[in-house]
Amino acid sequence: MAQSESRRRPHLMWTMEEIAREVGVSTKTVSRVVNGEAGVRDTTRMRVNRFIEEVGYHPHIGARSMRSQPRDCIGVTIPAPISDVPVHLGFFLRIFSHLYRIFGSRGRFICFDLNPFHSSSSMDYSRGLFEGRYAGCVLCGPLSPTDTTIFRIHESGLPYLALGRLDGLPECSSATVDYEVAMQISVNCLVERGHKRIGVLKGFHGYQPGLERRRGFLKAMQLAGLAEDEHLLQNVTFGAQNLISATHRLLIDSSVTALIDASGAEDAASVREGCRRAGRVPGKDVDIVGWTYSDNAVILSEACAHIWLPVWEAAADGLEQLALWFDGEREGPIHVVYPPTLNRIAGEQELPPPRRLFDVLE
Amino acid sequence: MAQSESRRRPHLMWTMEEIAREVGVSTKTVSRVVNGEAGVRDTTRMRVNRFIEEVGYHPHIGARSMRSQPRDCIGVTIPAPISDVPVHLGFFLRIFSHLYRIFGSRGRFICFDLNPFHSSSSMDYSRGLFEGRYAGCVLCGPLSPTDTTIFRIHESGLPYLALGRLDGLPECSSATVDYEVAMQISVNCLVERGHKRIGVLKGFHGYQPGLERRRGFLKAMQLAGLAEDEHLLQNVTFGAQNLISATHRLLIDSSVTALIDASGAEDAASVREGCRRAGRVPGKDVDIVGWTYSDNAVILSEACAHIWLPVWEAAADGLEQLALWFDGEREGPIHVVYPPTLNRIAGEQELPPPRRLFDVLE
DNA sequence: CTGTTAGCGCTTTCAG
DNA sequence: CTGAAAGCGCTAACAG
Repeated sequence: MAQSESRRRPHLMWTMEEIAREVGVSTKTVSRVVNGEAGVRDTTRMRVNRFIEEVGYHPHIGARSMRSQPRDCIGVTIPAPISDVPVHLGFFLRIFSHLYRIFGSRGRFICFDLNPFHSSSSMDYSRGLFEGRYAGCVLCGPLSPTDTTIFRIHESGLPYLALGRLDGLPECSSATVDYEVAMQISVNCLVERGHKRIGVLKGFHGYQPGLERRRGFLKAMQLAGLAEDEHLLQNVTFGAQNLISATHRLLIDSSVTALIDASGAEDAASVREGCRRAGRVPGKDVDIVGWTYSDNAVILSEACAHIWLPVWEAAADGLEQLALWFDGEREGPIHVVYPPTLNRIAGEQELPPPRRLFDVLE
Repeated sequence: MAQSESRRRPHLMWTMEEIAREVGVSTKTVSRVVNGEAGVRDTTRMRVNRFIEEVGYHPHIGARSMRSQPRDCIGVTIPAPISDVPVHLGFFLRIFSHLYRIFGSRGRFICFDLNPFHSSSSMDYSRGLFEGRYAGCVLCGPLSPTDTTIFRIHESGLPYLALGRLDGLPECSSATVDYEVAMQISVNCLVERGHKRIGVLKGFHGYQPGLERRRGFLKAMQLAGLAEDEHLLQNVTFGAQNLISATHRLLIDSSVTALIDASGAEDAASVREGCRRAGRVPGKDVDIVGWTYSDNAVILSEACAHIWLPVWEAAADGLEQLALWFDGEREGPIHVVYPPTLNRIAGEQELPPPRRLFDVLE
C-alpha cells in the first residue's frame, strides 16, 4: 500500500491511473469501484471511494465511450430546418417535460442538436448518434420523403423515436397521428353536409404529414364520387400572409363551398382575413372544418367541426416506450399511431393562437 | 492507391483507419480533411470527402475528446435541487431561447444535466464538465453558501457562467441582480412612508439570494435607526400554503405595519389570503412592496411600489459574454450585476401568476 | 503535401 | 479478490 501522500498535487482532472497510484491499487480496481462492479473487498472499495470523493474525480466520458456505448445521454434532434417547421411552444414544453421526467430526473443527460444543418449541407441530423455522443435519440419533427438519414439510424439498431413516420420506411420507430384518416374524416363530414367542392389548406408540404393530407383528400373525394381536383389543395407555410392568400385563392372560386383548414397553424385570424378578402363569410358562405392539436378545442368559432390530432399524446406514449427500449426492457422499433377525432363541439371560446419556440421571446 | 472496393462491407460505424485504407491514404490525411486542416491536395481532399459522404462517416467524439478539449457542446446544469427552487417557466424559455440563438443555431450541442443529485449524494452538478462532456457550462439557479463544487469549476479555467453569485467566491463568473440593494430600496421606500416595523417574506433561504435579502434588510433597518428584529424576517418556500402562513405570522403582530414580499414567488393570491387571515387589508392596514422579475409589472395591485429585479436581463447579458469566452474572444470570468429598480406604477392589471417548468404540463 | 508513431484514459481480456 | 497488458479511434509531434 504505497500511499505517497506527500506527492499528492492539487489536480483538477485526475485519471484512474493517478487514483490507483495514490491509493495503492491497480487501475482495474479503481475501474471496478467507479462502475460499481463486484470483485473488490469492501475496505478497498471504501478507500478508493473516499479518495475519489476527496479529490473530486470524474471518469473521462470520452475514454469510456471508446470501449462501451454511452448509456446515460439521450439526444434530441430536429430532422427539418426550424425555418420550415416552427416548433409549437406548447408541444415543445410537453416534450421537454416528458424528457425531464423519463430521462432527466433519473440523472441522465438530455442533449439538444437544434440546428444540425448549420455547417453541413446534407441532412446530417444523426451526427450526435454516430459520433457516439448519445445512446439514443428523438427526432422531433416531421420527416421528409427524401430523407435518407433515417435509414442509417434505423439500421444502427440504437434506440430512437421519430415523431412522424415515413412511407419509405414503414418499420420506422415512430409515434404519430394518422393524417390521411384525419383528412378522410374531414372530407366526409363536409360531404355529408352536401358539399361537392372542398378546398384544403394543406400544411407541411415536402414532408410526410403533407403527403398524407394529400393522399387522404384524393382518396376521400374519389370514394365520394367527387372531382379530385388538385387545385383544391393549396400548400401553405406557417406565415400569416401565406395563409391569408392561400385561403383567398381557394375561396375566390365560387364553386368552392367548404374549406378544410389542415394548415396546422391554428391561426383563425388569417383564415378569417382570407375569407373576408374573397368576399366570404365563414360559417355562412363557407363551411369550415378546422384541425387542432388540443382536444375539445375550438380554433375557429364559425367552424362546423374540428379535427383533433392527438400528436402530443402520441409523442408522450412513444417517449414512454423509448425509455423502456433505452433501458433494455423492450425491443425496438416503436409503433404508435393515434387516430384523429372529429369534434362537433361549438362555442365562442377560441384557443389562443400558438406561440412558437424561438419566435416569441426576443 | 489501393482502393479495395471489393472488400467494402456495409458498415454503420466507420473509423478513420478504415476510411484511410479504402481511399488509399493515411489516417492523418483523413483527419486533416475531416478537421478542415491545410496540407492536403485538393483532389485528395475531394476523394476523401466524397467517400466520407458516401458511407456517412462521423468522427468518434470520444476518441477525439481524448486529445483535445470539446469545443462544440455547452452544458446547462442546476446547482440546486429543482424541488428547492422551481424553475420559472418564463425564465427557462428565455434562457433556452438565448442558448439556441447563441449556441444552438450555430450548430452546437446544448446538453442539460437536470438532476445531477440523482445518484450521488454530493453536490455533483459539475460532473458533465469534468467528465469532458462539454466545453463550458451554465449554472442555472442560485448557489448555496456551502457549495464547494463552484470552486473547482472556477479553478478549471473552463468557460462557465453562474446565474447567481457567492459571497465565498467574489471572483465567480456570474450574472445576477443585487438583492441586497433591492432590499435596501424596499426598506427605504417604506421608511419614507413612515413605517417603523416592516415584515419581510424572505425567499431562497439557504441560498445566496436569501443571504443578500437578509443582509440588505438588517443593514437598511440599522441605517434608518430602527430595530433590526430578526423575527421580522420570515423564510418562505415556493408553496402557496407556506406563503400564506408566513404572511399570517408576520401580520398577526399588529405593530408590523408594512410588508416586503421578497418571496420571489410572484403569488398575489397567497399574500392576500395571508393578510385576510391576519385580519388585515392590503394597501390600507398594510403597506406592501412587491418584488417582480418583469419590468413595469404589477404583482399585487394594492402594493404601493414594486421592485423590478432584472434577473433575466442580467442572464441574457451574461450568456452573450459567455459565448465570447467560449469562442476565445474574451477571457473569463464574467461579472454582470444589474441593479434593481423601484417602480411606483399602479394599476389593476396584475401579472398572472408564473408557471413552473415541470409543474404545469402533466 | 503526406505518412508514421506514440499515447490520450478508459474497459476488456486474461492471468494470477 | 486483484492486476498487467492490449487496444478502442483519434490527434499531436515529428519525419520525410
